[in-house]
Amino acid sequence: MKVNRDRVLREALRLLDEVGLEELTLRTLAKKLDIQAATLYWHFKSKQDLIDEMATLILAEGSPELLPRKADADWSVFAAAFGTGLRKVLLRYRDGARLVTGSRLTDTRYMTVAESIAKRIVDGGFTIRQTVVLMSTINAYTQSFVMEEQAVFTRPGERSAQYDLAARKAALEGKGLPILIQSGPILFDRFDRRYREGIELIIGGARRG
Amino acid sequence: MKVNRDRVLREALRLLDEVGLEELTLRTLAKKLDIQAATLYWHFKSKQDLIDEMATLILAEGSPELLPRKADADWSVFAAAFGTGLRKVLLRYRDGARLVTGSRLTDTRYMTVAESIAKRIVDGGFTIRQTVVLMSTINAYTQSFVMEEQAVFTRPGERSAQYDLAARKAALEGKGLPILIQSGPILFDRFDRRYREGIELIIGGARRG
DNA sequence: ACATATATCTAACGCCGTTAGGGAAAATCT
DNA sequence: AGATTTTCCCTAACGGCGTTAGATATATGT
Repeated sequence: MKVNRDRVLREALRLLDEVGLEELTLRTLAKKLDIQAATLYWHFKSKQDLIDEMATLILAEGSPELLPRKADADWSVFAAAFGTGLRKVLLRYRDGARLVTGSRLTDTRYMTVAESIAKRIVDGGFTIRQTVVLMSTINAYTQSFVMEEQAVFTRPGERSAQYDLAARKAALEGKGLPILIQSGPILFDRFDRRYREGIELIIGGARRG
Repeated sequence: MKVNRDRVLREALRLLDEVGLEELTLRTLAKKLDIQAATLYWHFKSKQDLIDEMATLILAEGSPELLPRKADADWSVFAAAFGTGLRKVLLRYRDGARLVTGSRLTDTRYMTVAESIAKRIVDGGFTIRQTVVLMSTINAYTQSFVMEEQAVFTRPGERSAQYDLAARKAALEGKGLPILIQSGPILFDRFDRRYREGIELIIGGARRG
């Protein structure tokens, strides 16, 4: 059966979820599609081109998540939903954060939603500059947070062997780092909670500002 | 002349600054040292091992930057200096943020400084959890911010051709994205200012919380 | 049926990180 | 001083990667 650009894209996302970004090679992707690796170059001009499309699709499909349930909510609800929604979207695929960080969007589907959120914040009484700073700060925080999170949990619920809390504690013991030792469970358990607390710092700062 | 682990490390950092992380290969590094690539495996057990040591050294050497001038300053000054100092350290080498994000520290030199900052924040009246959340949020924000920044400015003052503000504006025009269009100069000019405003959001949130 | 896109193949290039195993050079020991 | 161990380096190659060139097949439209 013939393959088109869209099927390649879907299969690439499935493979990403299966093996992660590191092992997402054109050869294994081609094998999944029962074609030769070189054939992928008929559909995409480079691997980076494919990855850009993957990121664009992930964000475009997930963008409804960025909006709060209630359309008439407060600006701060929109800001919070932007962050938590983005996190959810990045978590949906293995290595989602790393993939999105290292790519450029190829269309404006995601931007349309970002624009609508920005509008709600501006309507809440912020200048455009304040709005852009707020949203870009939330964005930066979220990207980085999820990258860390996905380094610890390859997939939701699937803890990487590398992050053994007990081992970490043992390594830091006896070196005069009491706070860092206690930070282990805060940093590596219950990512949901810490994420929420971080985003509340940012939004709290905006509320105050 | 003979090469030891330390000389390899120094030369690797010089090469990183010259060609960037993407083109930092063991073969070109070996050439700079007038040895064969395979010989590097006597000094480091893998490329990742080398990169981990590079990141550790960058942070260890830069860690004094994370502390404010005055040792008796307010907790918020320590928090701000942590962020701005970290940004400065990451900016010191080309692709510094990407390098550090993708590596694990091999000793506790950096952590000692982080611990001392944490202590000042705790002494400022915060719980350990609040302190860890505050610092990890600043850390995440900063890593991501500098990654973006170094994508735009390969090196300080050296703007990448890919980020042409006028082209970006043209691409977004006529698509109902007025705020995004105006965000261009905010996002891609004067990174110093936007960074400061972002960090003030976070610290402002802590002040309030 | 024929022409034109569309999709695929084979074969290879030049890179990459990495491994195996054999030597030279320098430091250390006796 | 000579012997021995440790440190450092070499050649040669493996298997994998993204990518290119150019010939070939399959579907679509007239």
